[in-house]
Amino acid sequence: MSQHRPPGAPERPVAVPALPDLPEATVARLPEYLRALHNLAENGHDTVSSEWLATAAGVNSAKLRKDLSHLGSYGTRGVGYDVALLIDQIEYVLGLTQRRTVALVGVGNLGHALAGYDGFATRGFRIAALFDADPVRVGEEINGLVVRHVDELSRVATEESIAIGVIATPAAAAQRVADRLVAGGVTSILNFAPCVLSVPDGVDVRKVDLAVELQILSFHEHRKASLTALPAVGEAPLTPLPGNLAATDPQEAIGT
Amino acid sequence: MSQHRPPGAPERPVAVPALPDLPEATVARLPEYLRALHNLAENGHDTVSSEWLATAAGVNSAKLRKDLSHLGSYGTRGVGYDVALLIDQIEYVLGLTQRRTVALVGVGNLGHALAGYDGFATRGFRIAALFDADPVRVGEEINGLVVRHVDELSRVATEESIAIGVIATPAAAAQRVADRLVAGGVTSILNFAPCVLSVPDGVDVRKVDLAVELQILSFHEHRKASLTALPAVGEAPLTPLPGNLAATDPQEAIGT
DNA sequence: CGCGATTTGTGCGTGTCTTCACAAGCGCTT
DNA sequence: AAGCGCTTGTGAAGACACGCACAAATCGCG
Repeated sequence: MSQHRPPGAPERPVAVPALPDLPEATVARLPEYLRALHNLAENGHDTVSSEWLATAAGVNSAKLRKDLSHLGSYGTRGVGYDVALLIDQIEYVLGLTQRRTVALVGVGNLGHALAGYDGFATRGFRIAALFDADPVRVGEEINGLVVRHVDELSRVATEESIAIGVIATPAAAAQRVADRLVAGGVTSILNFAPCVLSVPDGVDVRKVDLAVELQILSFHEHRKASLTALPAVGEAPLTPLPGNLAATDPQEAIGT
Repeated sequence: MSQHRPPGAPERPVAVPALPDLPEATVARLPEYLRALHNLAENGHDTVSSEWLATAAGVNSAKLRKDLSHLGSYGTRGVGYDVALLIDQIEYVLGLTQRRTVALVGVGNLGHALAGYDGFATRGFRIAALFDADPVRVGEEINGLVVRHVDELSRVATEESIAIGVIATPAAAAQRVADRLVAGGVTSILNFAPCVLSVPDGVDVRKVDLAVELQILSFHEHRKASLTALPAVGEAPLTPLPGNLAATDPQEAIGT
């Protein structure tokens, strides 16, 4: 329990002894708040109002207050939130007070980039091992880590107490990698492969599919285009669309 | 409905003339269904039941049926859904019947990987231009595309009718890039930079933050650890955790 | 010491999402 | 042609999330 409270509150014992169970939507927003708070702290602010923080995080202030209220009452009415205290609380709740070790499987195109992504290290995660199935890649050194063969995955995961496994392999290999991660005791997986993983209860999987994001955007593009093509709706384009962006274009205004 | 069947249309009618406005949650799942359907089609299946497809997509079958019902009635009771027809419908709704052009800004660590990611091309997106602010990188050729300077962004975006902008720059540069994309007429942005973008109404932004995903997983790790530390809950580990996977990690098992 | 300005924390109405359960519909078999 | 099994599509209920609006609490100032 790193919770050093140097000058702070000797009154208050350990602040958050029990882990409250937060709504999932709240959990997903806490990292965003945390990032905004770190920015504030770097700029010398020591308190912040919900309004300010909400704007910085891109959410409604009422939502932010409700989210933070789930952690406990760490604000001061009439003043705002203590930035440093709030950072501590959120980091504690998110389990970031201890550095978690990450194993990255698949050092292809994407995996290579992830291995070099410093956003992980700067936010409390340490990539502890790299794996790949391709013998050509095994032995390669990336960012000071040697790529191991995926056959060693389970053993190494156990030995190194890997907390989180990141799968950046082709879809065809992802399930087997997941199985090995689970066999190695890993209970959290971040999956970049475009496929559904089946894992036993108690193992959390989050999926990031880059193409899916584009497809969602594509839908909105499609919808927006079909709206501008039907001027019936009371939706006038605010900005004068550049050029002759065909209003009633059969192929949806791509023609130009 | 406007069911205007253009002379070109063969047997199969164009089916969905008007774009239904779908729940956002449904839109987010459609790409997953689509991927599962393509897998089925490759394996020779021509019909599929909601149960099967739901399993393949990792969702509840009732949810899947309700999602698909928003597109219209394209299933056959007692039989299931026609795979090819459903693919067509989903692709149409998602606006994938036309290839959308993508501009990628920031060819650093992550951007480089995205530029080479074939998952975009295989799913109907074409990366049409690369940009970076670093003069050293400008002129470099990646995957057959020459990196241009970000100053050209607005102009090129307009000229090439870029539909989607992908931001893979450091956070500090992201807002300015977004502004330039908007100025170039781009109305959909996929943001990998860890910051909030402010854009005018009518512009859609989706954010992917790799570190946030890890932090969410970290929370669940933390919660799971605090649960195993309190055996009061009726939650017994199903699988005998392999080896000496520190069940009572001193740093994690708070109370004990 | 009291008052007003300010900001948090939250009760509550509203809307969205999820899930269950079942009627309606389809094809196959007899 | 009628019955039967199977699957879709959907009404309804529950769960969850959101945002308003306001009471409660705190600070600063006269």
